[in-house]
Amino acid sequence: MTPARPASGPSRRVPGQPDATADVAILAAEPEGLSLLLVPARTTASARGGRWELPWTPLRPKAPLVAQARRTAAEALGVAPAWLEQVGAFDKGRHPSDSALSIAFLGLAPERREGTAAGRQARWFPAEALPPLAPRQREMVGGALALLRERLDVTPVAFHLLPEVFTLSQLQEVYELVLGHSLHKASFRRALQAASLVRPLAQWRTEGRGRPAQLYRYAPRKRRGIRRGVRFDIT
Amino acid sequence: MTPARPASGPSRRVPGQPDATADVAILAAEPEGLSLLLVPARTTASARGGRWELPWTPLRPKAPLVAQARRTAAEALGVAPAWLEQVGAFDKGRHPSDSALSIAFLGLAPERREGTAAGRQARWFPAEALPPLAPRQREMVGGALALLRERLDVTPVAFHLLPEVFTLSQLQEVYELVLGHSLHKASFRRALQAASLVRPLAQWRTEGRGRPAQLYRYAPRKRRGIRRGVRFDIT
DNA sequence: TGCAATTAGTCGGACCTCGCCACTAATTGG
DNA sequence: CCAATTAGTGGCGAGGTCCGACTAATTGCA
Repeated sequence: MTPARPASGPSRRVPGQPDATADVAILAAEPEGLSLLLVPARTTASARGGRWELPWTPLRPKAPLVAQARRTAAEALGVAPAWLEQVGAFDKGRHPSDSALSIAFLGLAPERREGTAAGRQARWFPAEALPPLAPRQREMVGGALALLRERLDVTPVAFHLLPEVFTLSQLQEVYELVLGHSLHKASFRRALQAASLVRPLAQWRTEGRGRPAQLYRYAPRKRRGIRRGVRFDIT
Repeated sequence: MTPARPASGPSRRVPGQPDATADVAILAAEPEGLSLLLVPARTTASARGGRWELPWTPLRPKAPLVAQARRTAAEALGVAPAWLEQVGAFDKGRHPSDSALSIAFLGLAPERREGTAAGRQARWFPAEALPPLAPRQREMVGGALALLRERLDVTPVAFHLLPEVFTLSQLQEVYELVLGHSLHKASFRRALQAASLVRPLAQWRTEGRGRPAQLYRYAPRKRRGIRRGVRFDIT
């Protein structure tokens, strides 16, 4: 599948170490939709100029996998991601490094940050209008988005896509963005109330016109011992 | 973390190829509980005799990852697994191969098979009483079990833990086994009915004493366009 | 032969949840 | 002072869930 690879370049191999990479799909929520952080392609040979790729680094077996992924994400984002979770191993399709194996991670940015660190001109792209990517990285983006949707109701990922303090409308917006369809306000708040996941603050914020919204903070209160029945949501 | 490794043995490295393994946790459902398929340890040096391990093979980058996992599973099980899904990449803890990285897979056996193929004396162990395993493999087993639970209501994994033809009591038993708690019979059947996932056959089977049970087959009928609200089941 | 035990399968009521409409509340901009 | 806009709540009806109680069909045994 992968052609003969050059002996040098950013993906040079050290014998005895895995021929693999750690790739991070860093997502952020914005009013217009989810956006993904990409960095300029470090291509040596083919297809130069104007190409983008997921932040990635060759795998070094001495360092723990998550630690390396966290570093890779922080390097592109400028700060540590608010959430980091493994998506899985991908081996199909071409990777910018021509490596045989890539471990994908999902990273969440608490807020959009225009300025990114360390000479890297990272840029945000809307998740629905991404520039051309290496096939394997496109697969990884899809996997990261699927994982985000899957984790939405079982982990506090939505809260890590928001600043520490937020309004319930903002929270609902994030849920609608990730799920891909709109929700009913009253139902959303009733369910949120029942889960007792947020703590209201004694602060209000006025966002342009309209009634000011109360601010909340993520604060899971009690253990939920509910025993739900089975669900058959099989595709 | 990994000490200096010997230059020979089952995990000999070929330069330019990933120093990684594919491991498969093959599960089967039995009346007493879930059971896991293990093979005798192929240890060269330390800790010989009576040790067991998950079936694994060193990663060969030419072959697709799933294909290799499927072969690894089939070799230990004697037949191809009824379901195979990637769990993820693991790098913490020691692996029998001393490799730096392992990709774990979840495999499902349709029925318990005592006879396994090709000179390998594989054995089934109850998932709650496993023999000592390498730390990384123990992690992988935990990950596979968690994935199974997670996928239960979103993929037809339960049906792949049963023979083609089964009774509803058997199906409920599988659900209870995987979920870890009992379910109400009427509710279970009502939900199953609503999902229209099974087709009743014109056959009945009498299992010892008691009324004979009707036999069913997995046959997902219609597309489900239901639009569920949000759920906050955050841990 | 008949009765207890056992397993399969269903019925119906109490209760809860969800989707939705309609309403109130508080602010901005004319 | 009023329209527009956004925040937030109440309540109702449909449907789903939990659960006990019931019927159905078979085996084992007295």
